[in-house]
Amino acid sequence: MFKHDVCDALKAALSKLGWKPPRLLEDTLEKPPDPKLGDLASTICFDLAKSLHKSPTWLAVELSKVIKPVGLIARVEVVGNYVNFFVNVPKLTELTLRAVEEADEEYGHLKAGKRKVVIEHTSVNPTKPLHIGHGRNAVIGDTMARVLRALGYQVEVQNYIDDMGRQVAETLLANQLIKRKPRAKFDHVLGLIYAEMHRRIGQDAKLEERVRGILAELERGKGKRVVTAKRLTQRCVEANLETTDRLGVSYDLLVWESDIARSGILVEVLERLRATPHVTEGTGERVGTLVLRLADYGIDDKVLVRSDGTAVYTARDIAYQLWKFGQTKSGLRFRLHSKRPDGSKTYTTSQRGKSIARFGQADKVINVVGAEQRFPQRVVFTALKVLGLEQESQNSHHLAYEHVWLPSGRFSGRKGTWVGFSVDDVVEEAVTRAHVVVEEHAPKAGERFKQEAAEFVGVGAVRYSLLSTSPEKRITFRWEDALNFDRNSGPAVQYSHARACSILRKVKRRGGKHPSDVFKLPQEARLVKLLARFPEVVREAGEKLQPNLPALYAAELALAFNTFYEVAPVIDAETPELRAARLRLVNCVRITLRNALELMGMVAPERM
RNA sequence: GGGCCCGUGGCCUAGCCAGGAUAGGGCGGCAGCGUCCUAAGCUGUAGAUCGAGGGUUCGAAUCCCUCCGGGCCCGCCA
Repeated sequence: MFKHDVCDALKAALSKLGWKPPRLLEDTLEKPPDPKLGDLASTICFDLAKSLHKSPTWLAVELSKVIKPVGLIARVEVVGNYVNFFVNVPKLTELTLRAVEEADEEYGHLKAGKRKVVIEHTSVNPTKPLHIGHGRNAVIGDTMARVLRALGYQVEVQNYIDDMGRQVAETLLANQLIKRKPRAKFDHVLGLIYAEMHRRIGQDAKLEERVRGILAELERGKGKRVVTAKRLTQRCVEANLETTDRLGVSYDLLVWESDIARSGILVEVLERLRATPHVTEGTGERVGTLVLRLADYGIDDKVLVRSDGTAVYTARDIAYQLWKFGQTKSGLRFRLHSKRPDGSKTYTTSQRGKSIARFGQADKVINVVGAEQRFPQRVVFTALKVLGLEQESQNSHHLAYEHVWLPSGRFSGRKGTWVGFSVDDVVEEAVTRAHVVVEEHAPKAGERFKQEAAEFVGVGAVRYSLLSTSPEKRITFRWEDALNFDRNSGPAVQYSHARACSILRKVKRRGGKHPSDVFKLPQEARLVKLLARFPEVVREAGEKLQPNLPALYAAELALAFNTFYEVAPVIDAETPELRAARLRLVNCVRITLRNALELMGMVAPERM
């Protein structure tokens, strides 16, 4: 709002002087290094100095003479070469507080129309538990889904389950050969016997042959193995979903690779690709294969179909991507899978399901996939272009994230290095630790409260620690980060929310009008400015696919609220007017913190 | 060999895409704050050649080039 007013004022001043704006006015604006210098500064005089051949200082003075303080602008000051704008704090305060109060749970939300977004995330092989790196994927994806929903998109979250891959084949063999199974949650059992089997296969060529046999059987889609595979992978997915439920992550649709394989989508898409000039038979070493040639697009060629006739992963991904956009003739069948704890429904693809067209049909697709898959993702998006789906290609986004590492190195499902670092393990440890802290903090509270608090604090800490680092940076897993309850943590945000609630709980009557100039403290102004920024943060997070922005923002707001809390008595404020005004402010902080927590999939507790 | 990502105080991190004034936070360190709305808090303080070098520019953490360190991709693998 303020930014907009400043641009308007600059534009008017420039046209009055007959000076041409050198570039987008908004791009000349920045935050001064010291709030005493102003709330926004324009560096436009540096640009004008070049085109008009005058000193920037002189230009700044001349410009400031004709700038009219409109809207939220209180005054304009020139410091050196900068034109600095001060916001009218009382005006901004009234506008912001009213906006927050009126929108309430919608504050920060936008109505961006009815466009539909499909977000694919998690997509773990159904042969193991989620380790903390998968947790990062799920939390990033889930947060993006929440952000885009807030922005008014119709969001559909899909979890792709590859129940036909080599890992499944090895797991089937493991299940058959390893009689003494460890006692654990089902996905952990599979993960453990898979690692053991992988070790044995490395030592025994006969086992390798058997794996290939099983793989071929799965590929054919007929026989006892297929039934067993379905049973095991389904149970594994159920176990995985227990984990994601606990994290507050949910899915609209589970997409099974085997269902896609039998739907005819892959065959259809390959057929269409074959009809384009970019897809040809392989030559030389690649005789008998089908190759996607992308030199025209500056990308290496990619084999789509092996000489034995089977399709590579990328080919399946292309087919799936087309389906997400509703660009295939063949379709899938669906049935209700379950109701999630948050009340939402999860559907699954199914051979026996009813065919309903409401899934897919996306305007925009976001794939939350590891950064190492940048090349194959690019191939997929380029393949859409090859098929003439220019729009769909441009509306395809790879939200690439780097993996979570242990201090000792990478996670490996094959080597089983995830043991002790599964999402289940980490969340359990965090909740246990949180319980100790809750115990210290509220010894007299009931056990039920303590358990609930420990749960949302533990989960909040884990979610925040996975979310707050920008996705393109590798995270080295350290227990002290995942179990961080200090400021700049998930629980710190929750704590500030609970504090705000606590104040509001203690007063019977709140609200009412207040003279807009009762606020005097810089801490109050800072809070107001932060509150005003929230919608922009949400928008930017959605547009740039940066799910860490809400996390950073929430921590900043929580910190600012704590600072305010120390210096500004609310209930015992000096005057009734100030008390009423501060109550409004606290309530608006409460609303905004809650909405931010909601975006991050974290509980906003009234007490903790 | 070709390409992509990362490198910011002891540790973690924001800022980089859209160059601007004194590089923001947090952890840890040190020194303080308990009659008072939740101390999971607050205040103060020390600590940074923004990986290195060069270039562009009035101005570079930010743009360009080279190099160094770490990671990843370039399979009929999965």
